[in-house]
Amino acid sequence: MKHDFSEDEYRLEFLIRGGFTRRRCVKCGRFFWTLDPSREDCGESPCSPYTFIGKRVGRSMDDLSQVRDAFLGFFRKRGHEVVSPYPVVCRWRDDLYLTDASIVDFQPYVTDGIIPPPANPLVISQPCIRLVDIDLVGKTLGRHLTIFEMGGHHAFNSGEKEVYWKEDTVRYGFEFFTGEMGVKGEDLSFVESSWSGGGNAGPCFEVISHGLEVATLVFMRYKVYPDGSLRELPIRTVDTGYGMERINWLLTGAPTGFHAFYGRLLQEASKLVDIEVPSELLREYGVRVSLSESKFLSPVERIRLVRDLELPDSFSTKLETMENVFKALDHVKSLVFILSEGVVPSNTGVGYLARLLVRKTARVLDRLNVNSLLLDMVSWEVDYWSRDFPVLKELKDSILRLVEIELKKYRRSVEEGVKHVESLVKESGSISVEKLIELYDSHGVTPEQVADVFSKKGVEIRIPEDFYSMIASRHKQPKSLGEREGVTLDLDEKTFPETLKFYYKNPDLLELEARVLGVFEDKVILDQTVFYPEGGGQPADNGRLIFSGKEALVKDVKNLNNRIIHFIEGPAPDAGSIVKMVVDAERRLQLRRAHTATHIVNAAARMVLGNHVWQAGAQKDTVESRLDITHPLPLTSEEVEKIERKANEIVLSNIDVKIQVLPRTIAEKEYGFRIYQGGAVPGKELRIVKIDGFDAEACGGLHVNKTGDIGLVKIVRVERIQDGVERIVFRVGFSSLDYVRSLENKISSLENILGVPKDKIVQEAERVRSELKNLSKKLERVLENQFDMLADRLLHRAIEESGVKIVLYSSEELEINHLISLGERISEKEPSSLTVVMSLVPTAQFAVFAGEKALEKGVDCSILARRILSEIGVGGGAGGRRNFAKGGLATKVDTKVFESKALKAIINVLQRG
RNA sequence: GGGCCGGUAGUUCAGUGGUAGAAUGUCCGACUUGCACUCGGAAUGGGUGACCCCGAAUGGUCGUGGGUUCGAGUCCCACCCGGUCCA
Repeated sequence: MKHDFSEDEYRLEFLIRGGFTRRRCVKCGRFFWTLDPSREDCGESPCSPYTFIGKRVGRSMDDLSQVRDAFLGFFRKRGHEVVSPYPVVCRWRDDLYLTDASIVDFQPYVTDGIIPPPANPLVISQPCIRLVDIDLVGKTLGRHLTIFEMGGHHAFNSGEKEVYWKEDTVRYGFEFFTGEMGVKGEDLSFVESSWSGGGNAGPCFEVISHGLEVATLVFMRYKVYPDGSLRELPIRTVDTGYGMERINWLLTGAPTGFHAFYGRLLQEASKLVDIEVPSELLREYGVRVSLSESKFLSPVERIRLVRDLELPDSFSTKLETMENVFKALDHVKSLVFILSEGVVPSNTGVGYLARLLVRKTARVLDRLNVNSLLLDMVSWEVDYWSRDFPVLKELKDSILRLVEIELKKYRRSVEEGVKHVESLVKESGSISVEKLIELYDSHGVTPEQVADVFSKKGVEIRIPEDFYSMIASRHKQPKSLGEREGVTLDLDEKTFPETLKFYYKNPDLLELEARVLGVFEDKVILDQTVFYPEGGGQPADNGRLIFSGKEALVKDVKNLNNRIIHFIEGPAPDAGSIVKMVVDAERRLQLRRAHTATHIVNAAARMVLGNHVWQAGAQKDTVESRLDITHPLPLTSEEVEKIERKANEIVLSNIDVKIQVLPRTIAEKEYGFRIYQGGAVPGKELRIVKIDGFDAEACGGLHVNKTGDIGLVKIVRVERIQDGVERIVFRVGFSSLDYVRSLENKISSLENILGVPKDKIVQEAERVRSELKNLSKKLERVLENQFDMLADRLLHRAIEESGVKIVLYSSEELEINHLISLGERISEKEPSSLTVVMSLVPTAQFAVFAGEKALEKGVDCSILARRILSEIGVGGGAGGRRNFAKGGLATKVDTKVFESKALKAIINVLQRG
């Protein structure tokens, strides 16, 4: 959504005094500021081509990390605190999967003024992942990437504290590029624009140099409401984004961005895939791409370029190959970062984005005939980027394993798809567009893959140009704004002081007196409490409030902005009075056990399964608790056994569970981002729950004092929640004891039922089962024998009419299925027989059979069945084939009546001939 | 979270409201020194002659639960599971 801001928003002292003039681009019509009076266009591609390729336009900086260090250093020297990058998977937000800008780290809590920023002003170089332009990656030679580092210097201005705003921001930008980076002032343009995202908006300047947008300076001061209207934010945020990779490209003057920031890896890859092209071709390609309105060259335009340079057409294919190598390098980098943060490829959620990257990359490499390269590339990139992001190295094995498994799933899916397509080839030899769409959308087979299969059979098929936009339109839907359910209260909690929380100070304290500050129907606010409110997957405490001889039950407890609300049942205390709180001790203890056990099971799973294991969700309860973990394959019973054993080892080691409150940065430094198992937690300080040697997590829950307090941790079952997420359900304390007890009770029942001691029940059950099977087989055989004899008897007294032997049989006991096999037998034994059988159980049904000779005489069972039905005349229906038909009666009739009427109908039909 | 495709024998899949099928695998037999291949599948077969025992190839909750119908694998609804694409 673009918003127009008035001209005044952009009219800065710094620009005017600095000799900039405001002009309008003759090509795109946007306004921009420049020091170069002769400049007529805004300077950004495609209004102006890249003019830095093959040149030095500033300081020599060949390495991405040099650019990053220079950027961070420049702002540190100007009073900014350097903040370490946040994860690329932004678990602290539910409106976004991936961190796609540095400001995302501070939305919404900081930008909405709920918590203070970690530093103000601050500077950060944040790895960002954007998949919106994924199909442009490669084709635009480095301008678009799915993963890049956004350098951001941020200042948060409020009524209380004014840090800096537009003037300083633009000045910093100018000084950074001219002073620090050595770019000439005349080569910079500041283009007036607007920006919105993450629910916020504001005017901005795009900083352009030599055709490339290298930074965006946003002045975020509005909140965007669903109806599109804007309102002033309490905090005005300086939100800047400097493209580290683009700056790196600009300063090296490399022919493409990938030559600049993937240097060594590109060489490595080009050893295996031939992407050597003449340097003049590459340079001219870059210029034409930068001038292209569509941001890249179509195959036709590419061939035209190659011919213009009097080179063979094969170079066009080579350029495409090169782009695909770029694409693969970029996608694999994204993948490595995402997988290093506990994402497991999946068919839904953020896991799907990982799957998408694997599949897009695998398809590209398949087309280049180097599909074995993917795992190698993952390995190279982990090594390459772990220089700047050391955590990647630690997770290398995990990442490789995840990619390997995901690749297997992809291969399997392709195999299935190809098989499907092959059967279509056999069927018709051609394919409709709808079928193509269905194949891609429902079976994951791309039209290119379909074409491959068809062309192997010598059939060429046409793929519509706009295939993928057809897919997109199929998925277009009215966007429902996720309405979040909040606790709606008929009171304004902020008129009360924050409640003093004793449950953190001393979780063993279960009784305490407190003063009643307010009562609103069933909601009570106290000055202090021992009741734990629902949070972090831990349910609230229950208990009682005792006052002046009366008692109210506390059924639920919630935390609203640090005011604890007690939901009560029974008489309400008076405001101002003193009440005694009593927490249900048994429940509290079970919940504390369950919560600590959740951390322990998580740690055990990580130790048994690998470092890719992250908590994907958890719910504690007094009876059964569950932990969802990320893992690419269903858990085997051996793995479950190992996890259970490991968890109980930790319990039996009886380790102290330590709680410490640490500043966020220190906690992250000490324990890493693993502390965010339950999602990132807002706040300056984090409460870290630590089980020495095994686990440390940011957690607001209540825990036991020593792991031994948990008792037996018993995993009772595991289930698959979705591809890539496994649920472990377990019990602790007395609940696991109850579980074991009830299992034993079941075993004793089995002992009684089977009449054998428990060490023999399995054997006995097997014996009973096989005997039952034998018996029913035997019964079947006996029945068949009986039917055989019955068939003979019935044939013996068959009524002959027009050369057809009519057999009638009805039963009040045998089911129609049995009678059908009887009828079948009769028509096999006597080819000229015509058999009608009828059963009354469970409903009145009949069947008609004709032997081969009878058929030759023109008998048609389905006609006969309908005639019989109408002769009976109680309603129902009938139908079937010539040699067999079935019918049913709406009500039961007497067997004798049925037989005589059926006979009448048959004779009638036969005589008519 | 949403759309689409699917769920029938160990596996791969047919199946038109009217008897639940094929291929493959497994088992048994024949051929073979043996394996593979091939052929066969209601043996007057095997276990000790009798009593008797084994055997008549095996393998199915048609995902689950409702509904419509005389009758549902088939039609309708809900749910579960898998796959896939898109957020």
